Amino acid sequence: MTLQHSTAPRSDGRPSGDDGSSYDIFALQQKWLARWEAEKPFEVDDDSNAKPRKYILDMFPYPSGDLHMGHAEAFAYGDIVARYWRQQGFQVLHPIGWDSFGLPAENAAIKRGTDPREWTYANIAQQKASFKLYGNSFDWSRELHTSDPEYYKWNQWLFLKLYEKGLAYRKDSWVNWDPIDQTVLANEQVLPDGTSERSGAVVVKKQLTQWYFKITDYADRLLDDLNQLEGSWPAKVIAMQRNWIGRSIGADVDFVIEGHPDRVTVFTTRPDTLFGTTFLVVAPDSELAAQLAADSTPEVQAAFADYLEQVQKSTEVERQDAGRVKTGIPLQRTAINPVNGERLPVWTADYVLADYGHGAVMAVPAHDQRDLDFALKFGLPVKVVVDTNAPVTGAIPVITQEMLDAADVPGPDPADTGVALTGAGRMINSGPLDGLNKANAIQRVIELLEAAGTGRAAKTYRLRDWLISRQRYWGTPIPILHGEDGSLHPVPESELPVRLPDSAGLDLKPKGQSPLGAATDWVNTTLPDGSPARRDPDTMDTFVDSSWYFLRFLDPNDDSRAFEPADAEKWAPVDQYVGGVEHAILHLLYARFITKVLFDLGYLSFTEPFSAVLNQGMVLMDGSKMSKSRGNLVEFASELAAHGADALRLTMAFAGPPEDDIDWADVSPTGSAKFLARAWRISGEVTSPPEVEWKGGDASLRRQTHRLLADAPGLLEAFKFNVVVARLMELVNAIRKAIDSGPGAGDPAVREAIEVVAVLLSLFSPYTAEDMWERLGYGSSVAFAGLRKPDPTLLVEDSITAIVQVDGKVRDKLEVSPTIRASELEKLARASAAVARSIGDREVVNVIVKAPRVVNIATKG
RNA sequence: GCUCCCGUAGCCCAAUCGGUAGAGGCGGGCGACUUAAAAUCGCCGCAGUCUGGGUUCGAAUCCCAGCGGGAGCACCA
Repeated sequence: MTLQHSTAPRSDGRPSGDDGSSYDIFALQQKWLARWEAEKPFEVDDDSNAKPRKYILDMFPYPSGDLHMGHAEAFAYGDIVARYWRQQGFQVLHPIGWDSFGLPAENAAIKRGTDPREWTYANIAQQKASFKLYGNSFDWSRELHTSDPEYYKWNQWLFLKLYEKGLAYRKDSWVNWDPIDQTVLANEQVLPDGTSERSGAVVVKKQLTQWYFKITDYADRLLDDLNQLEGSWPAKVIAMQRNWIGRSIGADVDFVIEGHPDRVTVFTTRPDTLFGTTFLVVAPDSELAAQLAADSTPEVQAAFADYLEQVQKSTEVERQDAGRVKTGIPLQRTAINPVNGERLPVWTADYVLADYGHGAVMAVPAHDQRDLDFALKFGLPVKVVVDTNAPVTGAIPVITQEMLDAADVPGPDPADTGVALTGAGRMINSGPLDGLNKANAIQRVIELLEAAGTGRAAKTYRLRDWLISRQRYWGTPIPILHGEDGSLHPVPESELPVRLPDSAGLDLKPKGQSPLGAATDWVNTTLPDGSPARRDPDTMDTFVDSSWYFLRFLDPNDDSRAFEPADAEKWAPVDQYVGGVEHAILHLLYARFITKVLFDLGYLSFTEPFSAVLNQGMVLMDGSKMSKSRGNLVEFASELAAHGADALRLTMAFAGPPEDDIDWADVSPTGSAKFLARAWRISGEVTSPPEVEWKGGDASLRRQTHRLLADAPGLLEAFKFNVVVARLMELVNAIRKAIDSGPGAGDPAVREAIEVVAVLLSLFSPYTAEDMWERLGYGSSVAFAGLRKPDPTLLVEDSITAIVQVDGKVRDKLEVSPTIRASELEKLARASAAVARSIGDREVVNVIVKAPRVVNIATKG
């Protein structure tokens, strides 16, 4: 299809002669790119303390081909921020690298019968060239690739550190299995509809022994520390993380099951309703259900086997459909309620999840909708223990007998209405809890349980441990040896890295087992005592790679340690992190977790990796996500070829707030290019020399320039790039006018204004800005010219327009001094004929004066 | 179903504290330059802030309700 904006002229059409009067972005790109390549202006020196430091980081990309419009947006914003802080006199660390392990490379390799390395590193070369052309001010000397042994060696080191701390462990459990990619997935990688975020396959459950990182040990800290990030992280991301961790507060209650050796513990957030429990439900895919069924009657054993099979066949999608009819079977076992000795039937049903809480619940149908649905379906009893009609307020902890009598109106019976009573009320039918309100009943019942040793206060989390094993080739080998007796032996640090074997001769096709297991020479090894052993054949989830890479940038070539704590002290945490909201949970949570682990291990002095996060929106086309199949794909390469890097970057900045989506059909890269040409042209028209004294310049133009100098930092730090661009356009319009019909091109104010334009424009459109700076007579780079402080004397206005309102409607405007006193302003307002006319013969009842802007006269009658 | 965010001109978007609704761009119209066109330069704001209430001297801004759009969560005990 024809791209809507691909017809931009390459120049203004004039012959691009030697007079330098024609703006040709492509010539500028060539010219300045060569200069940056030679001079490497953006490499930073760790040892220099001459300037304060900032660490501005873009989420490093996966090398999937070439850059796309989404990259163009995100990396434009990151670069604007980095260049801004340079102009503010900071030494800015702005590195880039490649998240280069992962499935697409492996899948491409399988398809073409080549090595994943080839595909990966060819893509990197292409994207790297695009980044350079796009004008990103990266410190290329720190480039890293997670797929290099020099990098993944330290993944292995990190794994060993977690292993030593007991934070990396093996567990046999039901895992999410992706039948297309033939590998396991972390919970976080399964979409809410039960499909794989990567392959789109419907994820199934499979039982495997896998490596986990014990992120649940950090659940409280990961949750509580979010408070510190409030205001500097997107509220949405914080909310998503809170939700994901999902802490619930309640109690564990132990039930005895007749004929079962162990007590069965359930978690509940409503221990106050314990007296209303009428049955127990255990998850069908739990160990407990299997045991209870096995010890039951043959009929139950058979029914259970059928039910379990049926449950496991159902997809996550079906299972999570909230509206679906409940299923389950009785296990013919009896539990004893610890507080009142009531005998309760035990059921198994798939509305109870095996891996949340203890995989079992106490069912209180009167006060829980799910339990009620189940009870009504299977004819189980419903016992009301909270009178939700009772007049209970938080201020009255205990209800008197009089109140009980007065308010004893039976509420709607959930068994009749089908609606559970989940609201607050006062306890009834609950022995020692009767009359208490919810909070007090919870407190009391926990005391009773603790005294009896049958329960305790407890917290549960939605967050699960992080499954890191992957049965694929293109990842970091797990540095563990398995002895013949099944013993585990970490590879000594001195023997790292455990390198990936050559893929030649290995069948990388997914078959449910790691291809590394077939690399005989690689997998078979010996323990230090000479006995035979096998290497762990799995590789790590690539989110391990990205959970600490921001630390590796501090010195990616250091082969003696992952990073130098002293460097981390200098640069980290990251001052501004920029990237997509698609990483709101996975990547950011894992990076926060690893940071806290490294803090606990004494390697870091901070506990949060990213002080501030900016999420860019998406780039859409015609209202929807771009995709080849939709036919609305806008190619980065063709946009770059049509408009040039500067216009593209400027368009991204000008399109609107960075976190909003950009519809490419709504924006105009040609408009951006036109503006750049206009600004650039002015830089060649200035006739005053660089050393000209500003002071004699046109006062009104100077005021406008200095107003922009005053406003720009606040706007930029609030990411209002679009407003800054608008202000630059405004100033360029004013300069144009000053040259054509004002004081002329030789006025010092014209030079001052266009210099400020060049410096600010360098954040957005670096090629054009560099060339403007050169045309203005400077030999050094505009990237480091510095943003001047505004002259305060130029920020005060000579006069200001005050408005006079009568009953809220503007009736007159007065030119007054900005320092006018309220009484003086009121006098002027009352003297206005227009005001007097509009007051007429009504009575003035109130006069509000907000000097110097507003007078409002309120009348009556 | 629950929670959060957003509705300003034909379109994308501005509007520090509640104080003149319009900065900027796109589109459109008119004009200058030109033999003509392109490019360039100049001029023109076309809506009263989704709707209905409320608070206030004063509301795009704060509160309530509704409508429309988007996002997140959703059998988590």
